[in-house]
Amino acid sequence: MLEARLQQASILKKLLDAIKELVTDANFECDEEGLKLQAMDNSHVALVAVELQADGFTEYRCDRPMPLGVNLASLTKVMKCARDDDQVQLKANDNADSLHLLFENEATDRTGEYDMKLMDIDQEHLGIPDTSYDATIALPAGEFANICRNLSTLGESVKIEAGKDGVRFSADGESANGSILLKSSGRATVSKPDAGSSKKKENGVKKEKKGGNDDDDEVKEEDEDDEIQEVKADNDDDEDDDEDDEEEEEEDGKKRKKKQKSGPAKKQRKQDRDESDDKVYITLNQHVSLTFSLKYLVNFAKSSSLSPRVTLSMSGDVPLLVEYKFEQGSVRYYLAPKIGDE
Amino acid sequence: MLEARLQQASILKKLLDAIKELVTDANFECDEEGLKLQAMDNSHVALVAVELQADGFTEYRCDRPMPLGVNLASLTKVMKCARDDDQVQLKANDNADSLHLLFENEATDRTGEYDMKLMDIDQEHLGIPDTSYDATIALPAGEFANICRNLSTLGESVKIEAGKDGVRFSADGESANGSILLKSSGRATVSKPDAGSSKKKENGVKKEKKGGNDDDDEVKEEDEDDEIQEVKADNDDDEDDDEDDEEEEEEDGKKRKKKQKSGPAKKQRKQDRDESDDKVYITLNQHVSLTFSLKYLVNFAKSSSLSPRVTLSMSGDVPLLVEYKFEQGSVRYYLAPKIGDE
DNA sequence: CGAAGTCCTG
DNA sequence: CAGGACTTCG
Repeated sequence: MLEARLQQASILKKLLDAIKELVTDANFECDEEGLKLQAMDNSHVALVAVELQADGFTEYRCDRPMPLGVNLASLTKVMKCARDDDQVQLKANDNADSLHLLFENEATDRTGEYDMKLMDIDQEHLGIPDTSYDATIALPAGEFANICRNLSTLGESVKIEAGKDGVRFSADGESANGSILLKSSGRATVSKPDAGSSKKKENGVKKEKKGGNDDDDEVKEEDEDDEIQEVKADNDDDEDDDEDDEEEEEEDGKKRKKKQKSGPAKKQRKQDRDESDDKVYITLNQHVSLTFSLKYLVNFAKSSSLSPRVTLSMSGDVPLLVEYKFEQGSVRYYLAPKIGDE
Repeated sequence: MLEARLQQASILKKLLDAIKELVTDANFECDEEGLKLQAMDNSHVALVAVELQADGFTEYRCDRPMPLGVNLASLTKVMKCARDDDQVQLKANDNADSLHLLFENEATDRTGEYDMKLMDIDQEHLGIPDTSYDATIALPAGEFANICRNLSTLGESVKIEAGKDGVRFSADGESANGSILLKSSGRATVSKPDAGSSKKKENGVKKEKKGGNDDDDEVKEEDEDDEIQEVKADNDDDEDDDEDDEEEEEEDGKKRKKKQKSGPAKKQRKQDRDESDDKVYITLNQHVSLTFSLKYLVNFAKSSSLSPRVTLSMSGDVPLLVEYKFEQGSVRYYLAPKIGDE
């Protein structure tokens, strides 16, 4: 049996908005750790991985692991019936064929109850390989969304080049070419090109050491790399005003929460440049240049409503990881690079 | 070679929004005075004339006159990649086949670079005849836009009648007729019907005196007519709160600039009625009544984002001039009246 | 056809 | 101020 209470319906609503276009049906895998959803997108090109941690719920109880096969369109419909600040209780009996949703609002005396049909979904749970990335770019989610949308008006794909000074997104189109450069904001970790290989090895070792829980920490891992920490210390002039850097997202989730409460999605994007950390941090072991389909990136960027910051992680010929972390969990997207020039 | 830097991308964005529906391709004629664009609309009914004065740019350099053949849709796409407060640098080498645009923002460390293909456009530069208008109506741009939009739901054309007391816009439709009267705000120049002819002569003389630079000042000229100035003095009760009158647009560009910075297009239109000069001024030598296609006027009215005020200038059987002036230049539209009743 | 932004209304 | 509807764009 699953019984979980979420403080704010908006989280779930935003989550669904973010992924419903990519995935139509998926299993929410419930266990004592929380809810996880993992699915290939409809055209089997991108992978979506959602996590809602048990401790992100105000109440959480899951006696034994169970999959909830959900049609995301249906769930979206139901969630649209909730107000953003409603509390949501999710309830499913073992082997139940339906999910029960209860929407409550302390302020008003209104409650809503919904039962949504569940479905059996055969879904191989894909193992996501642990990857140590050569480049990790943390930037404002709105900025990333903006760049993807802009460039998608010019062309189909974007080349993302992460260098020590910044990251460049460029697209070629019939009528115009465009290139956007984000300069890294001082904290960038710079490895000399020739130092890259040894650095990479270090990461490899580290990974073995860390073992099985890497799945959670691919990005974090790089940030916590000792040598990188050293470099950070050298550049800690901006340490104080970093509120949304990816480490703090883990250490200090409450700050994040406040921020999300105060700003609805649309505003958040606009305010990103003013109120949130609008800096760009690049953690680089090696210069990386890869090309991706903008159509997917634009889609991923819908998750901007969930978090003011996004992290892009790249390594040569490995899928790009686009990650949005928020208080209750995270959404991660994986997208394989385009090969050759197209 | 052209090299020009504009303080705010928004000017260019708004300009394109204003005219891109009317004109698909056009030459930006660059010379040391600035950029000029002149084109018939796609159906060769209306004429659009844009001027961006060299001194409206923070930097401007144009060694020798050159036309930049631009597809406005392409340029619009590129400009959409700029933020409103980005600085824009335009750069084109002599005989270059592309225009280079650089978007920079002091606040952020983001820059965008775009190369847009140019095209060869055979374009006869049309001489716009100097006209002294019988009636000139200055009114809030939003008001004009609203009237045109409203009436266009009723019928195809609007009859604009300028009289001493005000201006009447009326449209006949199948289901309903409509007529909107804007009363002139006291400052109107009233010539008695029989005095009209002598007044007209005065204008004629004046025009000869002013000579070749009339092209810029058709409207202003009428406003600065001595007799009109007198009338103004008689009615100067509103002189103090006129912030957006067309003369001040020339004399006090900085005020205007501030206003444009603080208010994005949408707000501006809403605030027009509240914060800006919402008065209607009519300069009249002779009663004029002409009929125009609403479709075009609605299109012209898109320029409202560029200026809170618009000026309509009419004379019998001569094209209507709809003019929006702003700090960096102006957009003018010419539209021939409909003949007969339809 | 779906999504995003804008406008308008309660 | 927020929610819903419309319009326009992709």
